[in-house]
Amino acid sequence: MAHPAPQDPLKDVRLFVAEHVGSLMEFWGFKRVLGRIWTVLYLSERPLTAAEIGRRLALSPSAISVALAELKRWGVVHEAVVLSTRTRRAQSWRAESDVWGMVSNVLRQRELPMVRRTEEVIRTALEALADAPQDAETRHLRQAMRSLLLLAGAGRAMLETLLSTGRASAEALKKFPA
Amino acid sequence: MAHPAPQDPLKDVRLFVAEHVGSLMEFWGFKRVLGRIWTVLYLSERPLTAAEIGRRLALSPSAISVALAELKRWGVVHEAVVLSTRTRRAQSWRAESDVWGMVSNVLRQRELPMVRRTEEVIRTALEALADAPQDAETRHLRQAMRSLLLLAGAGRAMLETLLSTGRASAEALKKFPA
DNA sequence: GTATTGTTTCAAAAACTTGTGAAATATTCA
DNA sequence: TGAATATTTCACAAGTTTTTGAAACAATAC
Repeated sequence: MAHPAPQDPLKDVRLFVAEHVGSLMEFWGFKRVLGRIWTVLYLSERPLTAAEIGRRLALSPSAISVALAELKRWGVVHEAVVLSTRTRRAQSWRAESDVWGMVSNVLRQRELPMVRRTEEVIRTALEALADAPQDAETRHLRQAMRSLLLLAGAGRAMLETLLSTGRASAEALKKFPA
Repeated sequence: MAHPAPQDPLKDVRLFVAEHVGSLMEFWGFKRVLGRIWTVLYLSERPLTAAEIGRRLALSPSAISVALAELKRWGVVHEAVVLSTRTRRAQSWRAESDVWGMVSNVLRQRELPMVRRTEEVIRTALEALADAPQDAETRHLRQAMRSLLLLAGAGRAMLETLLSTGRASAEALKKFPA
């Protein structure tokens, strides 16, 4: 999969996949390491301790600690109930596997606020233009910003529909510019 | 909008909006400056030269040059026909405004390949496991990777449907893990 | 209670990204 | 063609993000 002599295929395979999911997640605006950790947990038969994760991904305890805290905030990993059978006292972690749950969570908590903020920004900008002179330039600017506002509204509606019904249509977007 | 004395409201408003669209675009995985430039062009009544853009956004000619090249590659800005009426010899630029066109372009050229690459990676990983021992750990790993493969497939199907019909449903995602 | 191991915090190092300035190249006008 | 201006390229500087290592803190076993 990678280096000269792949002596442990399982390990290699897990890292290979984790690395790629890491890229995917980075692409979606998360830190690469979050995707790597989620994947290692998802691919593991049993919950792993922070130390085990660190060993598999060659990361320091502090890096793991920070990353796990963030993953937990997103509800993407969970603390596993500790099977206290003689086990040392280590917390262990498992991956959430409800993908739509995780995705919709992020859409709700991160993308939706962002679209709303966009509408807000454009409204503020339009207001700031309230007593600007009525020349062609201002008229054009106002018109363009009204278009952007409609666009942001269409985007928000699309997201909200997707979140509540699980379906979305790009029709409104296609009509832009209105 | 911003600083102590906003002496030119138009300028301020444009920068304010451009700044925010910049953040949006950054969020979607593009460089912030690409969003800022597109916005300044979109809000402008007429095409602008690189120098004018640079002046408005306080960017060096080299930064503008690089950014415009990238925007052009994405089909998000166009070289305006030069109204050669005594005009100096400067290229000028206008913003594409077909938003769905731009979005679907990016989905097709960037996100779709990424999902396909994901399927490919997981398939390769599964193959690499072909002659691994048949213990519980391997079985679990294989099973988990098959799930991820289905997930990636569902994602790809969703994207492809969205691109060809303008509609998408998260149903398949909701069924995960299969 | 104390020793041991695990976890968190945080300042600073390392890695990475983005923007600049200078030089090279290209274009326009006369 | 040559002068003037515009554009591109690229090494490096500035800024940002991510990871680390040390120390503080917490939890458990004995």
